[in-house]
Amino acid sequence: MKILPSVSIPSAPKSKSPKTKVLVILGQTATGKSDLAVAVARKFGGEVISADSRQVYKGLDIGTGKITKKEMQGVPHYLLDVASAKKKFTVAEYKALADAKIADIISRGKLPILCGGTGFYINAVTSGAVFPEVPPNQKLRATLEKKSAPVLFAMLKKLDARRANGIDAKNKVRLVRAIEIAKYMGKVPAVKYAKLPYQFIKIGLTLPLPDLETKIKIRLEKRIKAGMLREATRLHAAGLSWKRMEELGLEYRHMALYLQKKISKQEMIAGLETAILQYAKRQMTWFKRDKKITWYSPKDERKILLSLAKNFH
RNA sequence: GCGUCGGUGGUAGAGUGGUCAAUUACAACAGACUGUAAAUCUGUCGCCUCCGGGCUACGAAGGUUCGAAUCCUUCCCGACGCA
Repeated sequence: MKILPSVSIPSAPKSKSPKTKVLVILGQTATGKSDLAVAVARKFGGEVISADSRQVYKGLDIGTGKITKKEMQGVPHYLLDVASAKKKFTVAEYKALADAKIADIISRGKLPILCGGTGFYINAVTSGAVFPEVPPNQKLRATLEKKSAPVLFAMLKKLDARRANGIDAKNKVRLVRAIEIAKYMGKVPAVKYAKLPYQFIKIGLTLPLPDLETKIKIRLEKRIKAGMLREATRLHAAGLSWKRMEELGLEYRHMALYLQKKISKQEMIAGLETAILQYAKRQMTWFKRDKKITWYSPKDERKILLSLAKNFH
């Protein structure tokens, strides 16, 4: 593939119009987002900011399919390995880091490429939402988690009726976090939206279910061969609890169950195949709401590069 | 061949005369999500429906009964035991 000279992005974040463009590459798992991001970055002089809620953690490499140095082909990647898996990373932290990184990349005249499958994180950045950081409070969570959803809902209602109003009253995870924030800040402040200094161009990658299924199976096999289980064993030896590993979901959850001998290897593999596919479907449910995404098949790389050339020439 | 236990919805597995279209879990399908998001949560889940209900169903065929997934008979299939 020919590499065109990198194009400098003219405007700094503060400049008015035309707005500085930021490219977003999102989509389902196993559709080749990372490869596309590298190709685009090389063609248009971009740098990649990962938007993946599990790749932010150090040591979760094979199981998350974290891009390797070699695969990066010299393209800088950010927001990988920025947190310890033992701690819980939050969107607020992600958002702060991502915003800073976008500004930094632009200031150096490069194209920021936000790339990943965590729709929630991408939204936090592209919607301009601002929220103060509230660190997780393990002690509080431990006590709250023992209570039932109705009890938690009642608690939240007392603390902050406004937040209680819209919340999913049966969702304990959400209730706990809302109470945690309310206790920390007095109330759960309404999320404010800042004016967006950038224009986000969103392209999505998706595959028909049967193709996705095949890709997921093959990828899983590769990961196992690449030593995914050794990685999990190492993580546990380094102090990552089984409970926490289960919380991490997908590969890590299933490996944790297998390594604790709660399920067989066969069950782990079969369970993972369906869990990953379910995840891919959930991702689409989320992304579908955003009508500004232009969807492509991974096969359309040339088409994508061509259409982007109009934007970033 | 004899004996025992079993055959229930896509799967596992409850139910053992009426309140059973059949608990539950999983899968599937749809959806929510604006402070843990690979997480968490919700709805649907035999067929048809004018949403009142109608129809077909618990291995098969008969039978008992007002009424059977549930009891009886025979047959088919499976597991185990004895040969």
